[in-house]
Amino acid sequence: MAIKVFIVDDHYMVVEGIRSLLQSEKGIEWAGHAMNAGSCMAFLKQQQPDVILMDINLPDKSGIDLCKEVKEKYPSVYIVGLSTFNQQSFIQKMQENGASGYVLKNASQNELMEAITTVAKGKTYLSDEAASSLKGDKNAGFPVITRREKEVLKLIAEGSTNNEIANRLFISAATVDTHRKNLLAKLGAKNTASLVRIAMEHRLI
Amino acid sequence: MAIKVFIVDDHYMVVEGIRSLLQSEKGIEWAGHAMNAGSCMAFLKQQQPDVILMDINLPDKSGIDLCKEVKEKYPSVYIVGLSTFNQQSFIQKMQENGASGYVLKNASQNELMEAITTVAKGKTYLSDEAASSLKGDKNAGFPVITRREKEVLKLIAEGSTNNEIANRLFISAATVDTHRKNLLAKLGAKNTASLVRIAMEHRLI
DNA sequence: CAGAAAATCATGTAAAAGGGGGAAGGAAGA
DNA sequence: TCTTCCTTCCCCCTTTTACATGATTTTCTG
Repeated sequence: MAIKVFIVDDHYMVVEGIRSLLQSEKGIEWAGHAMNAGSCMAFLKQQQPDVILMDINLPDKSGIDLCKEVKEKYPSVYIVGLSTFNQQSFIQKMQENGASGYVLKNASQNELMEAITTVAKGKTYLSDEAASSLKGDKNAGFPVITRREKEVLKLIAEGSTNNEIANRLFISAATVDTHRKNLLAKLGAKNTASLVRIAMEHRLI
Repeated sequence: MAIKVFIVDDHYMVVEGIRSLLQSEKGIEWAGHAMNAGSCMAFLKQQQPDVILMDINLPDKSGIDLCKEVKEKYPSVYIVGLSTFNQQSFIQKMQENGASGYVLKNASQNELMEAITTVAKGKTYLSDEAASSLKGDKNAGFPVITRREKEVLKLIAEGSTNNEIANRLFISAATVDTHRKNLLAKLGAKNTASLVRIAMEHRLI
């Protein structure tokens, strides 16, 4: 029986690319595609594919969130994350939210097929590069930023001072300072400027 | 006579998508593709297409720089910028570097064809969204950041202090401070943190 | 429940950035 | 040529961040 594949990606050319790649494959049935999270959920109300190839960056919602939502309502659907970035934090979050695989958009046809068939069996597939960036490498052991730290981080990047952040979060400026220090240490930043840069490079903001 | 189209994009699926879109078009001849700037230049030594569809983000070099290089060596080749981002600064820079068009990756087949045929005639094509973001809108009037300011900006984002920057650029710390102040004013940033964020959002870094 | 982790707060000094102003030489273009 | 813009430099004062050190309370988790 053919594997029904659905795609969520707002880039027409990517959708076309995947479609043409899968067209020639016999074990694959094209279920359709959605350009955003909303129409993806709408489609799933009508029918459920076996595998969803899901872009991480969508216009209305992040693929990370959509992944969680889909898995909560339709646990039997397997999800493969699709991204141009080999970002360890993305891969990890997708997996935490129930994704079974992660493939880069520069993946070959073989790799894509292997990903689809593997996750359709209920197994996990990570592209070589994604897997290696999860293991050793420089990306490994990326520090864990807590919820509160992330809140502070965002406000810092918006240009708020410790006092302003303190007022907005209803905590003392001293506490904000502590969070700030911890952020600097965790991300290995020298000062606020590099902190913001590093945070943005790792898409924490 | 068919328009020879060449593609530079490191995302296999995008290349496939465009290829499948253009396959059915009669006036188009597929010249090939390159996954990075290096092999693009290597290809051009052998033969020159009429139009190059060029991704803005390449692994070895930015499309902006590659665009300039190509136009310097092969002025007769028309270039269409290709990006997932509708970033005014990108569009502008590509045009400054000799690009004849700019198309988003979520563009339709019609739009892509129109872009190719238009630039092949030596005219300029901007996708609707790209054009509108160049005109009015909030993006308009984006401040001009000078060469020196950009240098300082990069060092700031790397975490250098005014003194460190001064030493590296062989200028006085007072001068660095002036550049810093001008950057804050031009980008409308409240402090260093928001300066770095805004700069990164506009891909100045 | 107990230990770990996270979040909270404080005090103090040193370093850096922010904000105001002013000034002068040089390159590029109208 | 004259004007505009870029780059360079300086002073003064305030605010904010950086770094060190220590401590309490809350929350999560095995």
